[in-house]
Amino acid sequence: MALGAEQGMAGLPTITAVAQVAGVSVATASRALHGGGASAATAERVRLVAEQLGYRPNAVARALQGGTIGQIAMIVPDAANPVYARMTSAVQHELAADDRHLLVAQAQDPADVAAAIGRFGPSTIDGLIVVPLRPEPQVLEALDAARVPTVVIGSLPLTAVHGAVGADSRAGVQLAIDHLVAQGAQRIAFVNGPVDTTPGRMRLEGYRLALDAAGLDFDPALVVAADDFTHAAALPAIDALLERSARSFDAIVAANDLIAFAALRVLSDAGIAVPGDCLVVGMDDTELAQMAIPSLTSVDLGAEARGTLAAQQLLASLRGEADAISHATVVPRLVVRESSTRRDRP
Amino acid sequence: MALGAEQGMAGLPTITAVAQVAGVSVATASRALHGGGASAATAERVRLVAEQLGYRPNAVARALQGGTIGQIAMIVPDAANPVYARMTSAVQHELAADDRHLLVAQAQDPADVAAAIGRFGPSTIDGLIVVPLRPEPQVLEALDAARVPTVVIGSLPLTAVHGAVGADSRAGVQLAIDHLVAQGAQRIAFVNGPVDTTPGRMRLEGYRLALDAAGLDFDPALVVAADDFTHAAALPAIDALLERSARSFDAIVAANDLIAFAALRVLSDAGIAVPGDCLVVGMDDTELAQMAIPSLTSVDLGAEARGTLAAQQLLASLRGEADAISHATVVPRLVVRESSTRRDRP
DNA sequence: TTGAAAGCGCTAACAA
DNA sequence: TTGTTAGCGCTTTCAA
Repeated sequence: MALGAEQGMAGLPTITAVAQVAGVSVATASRALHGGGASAATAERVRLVAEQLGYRPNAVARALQGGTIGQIAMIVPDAANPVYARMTSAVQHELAADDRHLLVAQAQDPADVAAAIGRFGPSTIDGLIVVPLRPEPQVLEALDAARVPTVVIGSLPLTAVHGAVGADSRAGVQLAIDHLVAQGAQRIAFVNGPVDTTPGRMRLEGYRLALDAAGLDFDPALVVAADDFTHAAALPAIDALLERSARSFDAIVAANDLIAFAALRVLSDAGIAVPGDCLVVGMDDTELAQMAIPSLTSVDLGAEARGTLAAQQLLASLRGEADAISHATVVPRLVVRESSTRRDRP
Repeated sequence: MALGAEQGMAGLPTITAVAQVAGVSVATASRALHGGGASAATAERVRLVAEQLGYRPNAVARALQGGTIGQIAMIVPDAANPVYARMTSAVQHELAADDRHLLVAQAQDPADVAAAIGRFGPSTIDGLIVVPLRPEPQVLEALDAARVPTVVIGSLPLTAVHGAVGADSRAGVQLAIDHLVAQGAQRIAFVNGPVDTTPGRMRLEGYRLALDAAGLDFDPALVVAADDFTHAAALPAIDALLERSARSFDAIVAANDLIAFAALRVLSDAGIAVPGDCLVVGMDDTELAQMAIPSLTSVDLGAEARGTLAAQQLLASLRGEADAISHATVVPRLVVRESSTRRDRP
């Protein structure tokens, strides 16, 4: 004894310290602390000592020799965006319940996403959740090169061997349009985000499908795409819509809530009342939606649910559950509020 | 040679593989890859081999033997809250530029915050950023027990040896009130969050100081506190304010934008026009503020700046810069929008 | 059931 | 300038 491995001196107590105090070998201590074969008495004693010393296993050492480090990384386009913030929050909660940590990285452009994936060195993460805006080959390659179980949030070419949790944007837009039609809308405009993104593409598809289903004509003059899924980028797009369509629409579907807010603003400035003269529906059902005046009808695409599901799927796969990795889809839900319900005009 | 450490077989190439291929010892390879003493020729050759093999240093192994792992943890009350989301995003950007990763954890209650701090085992992080809502002794103790450089975002008893970056809530509220007074407001109500939080306490102080400075009386009937800094919690509080004050106020300062939105809603429902009958100012200058209708005047308390500063301070201290750890304060900035400017009534 | 020893990938003495 | 050796904390053979 007294080999210099006294606890508390330089740093936290190690398993060596625990073993010493308990009077067993390091190997036995290790076994006692995990499931492994150790006599009940020994196990009990070691555990007691460990607790008294405040022993915390060193995740780094454990990871080094092949184990897991208890960390999951998540790559989102923009952590400040309310949708991704909620997703991130949900993932973190789920991981915390499993005593794991969450690494958050941000990347938008395919090249950056690929780089971000590659930036996680060997052993540093047990799993990966990626939210790609644009699922280009670059990203898919990087995903394949990742050495850890991966779940993608967002649609993915079906060839991929990774897990995936998607929103059903198409169905979401259809929900919105069916609702607007039921409210009596005839000419429904659509303000999209960039069409080269997965959400942009899917939502446009949903728009066309829903119009078809409702027996309405597709009029290109009623469709615009903002350069980005943001409020700022949407403002000029909606200005353009007003002009191009000669204000002939009676409802607007926005590809997300931020764009819907831009619509509310432009309409308000143009003296078009919502919902009196024009109905508006957003998507994502951000917390903003219920706070707006008029409160915003929005399609909940399940940001939180997607985060939770992705985390659960990843955790299950880490636990070795065979059928853990799958392709799940969250069913959208329409939340009706003031902006789309024609009642009394204020 | 051919000792079984061939590259690419089981896992990524290690420094051993690089050394072998380059025909040098592992130590030399290590030295060549870092600054250390190695002949220019050797260094060059090793670096080339490393690149060809796609060698990535194993951060975990490096951390194990006492180095740094390149990870910073951040603990926020709620990652979904737009303010903390922005802060987190800013921190992440700053860290990424220094090639470090960000771990995000969420905890509100002091006990949970303390636990969250303790959950980071030895060697797993190089530094820590904490955003405590309530700086109770429990949290301070946990902070002191942390073995890594720490920066606190939010005010802290000055005894602490950690870095700190604070908002000047007091000055922020004063900015708001001075502005309202300049707009002609006489009876300014204040809708606060919980007073046992640091922001809650400071903002209330600022309110009283500013009233004093403006020569206005403090009327308890004009002050309410929501149970939480959220929209939902603020609604009943503002209802109570209307009742209690007999609607005798002509302006409202809200402790944050979410509460301000609640005010807009309650006022709207009560038929009180903003800014016509009542001016409203929020705090935090969330992205929501510019999106609202009427757009919301708000005091920018520098969420992003605080995140950036905290990260910079932490990084500097990790670099060993002596005077890195300090107590900084971000100066608030009033952003005037429609909700507080009496012009034409719509 | 337990202990001794090897080794994960890396850096840092210490020698040569 | 380079190589040899030890060791970070842990798990895991392999013997006893």
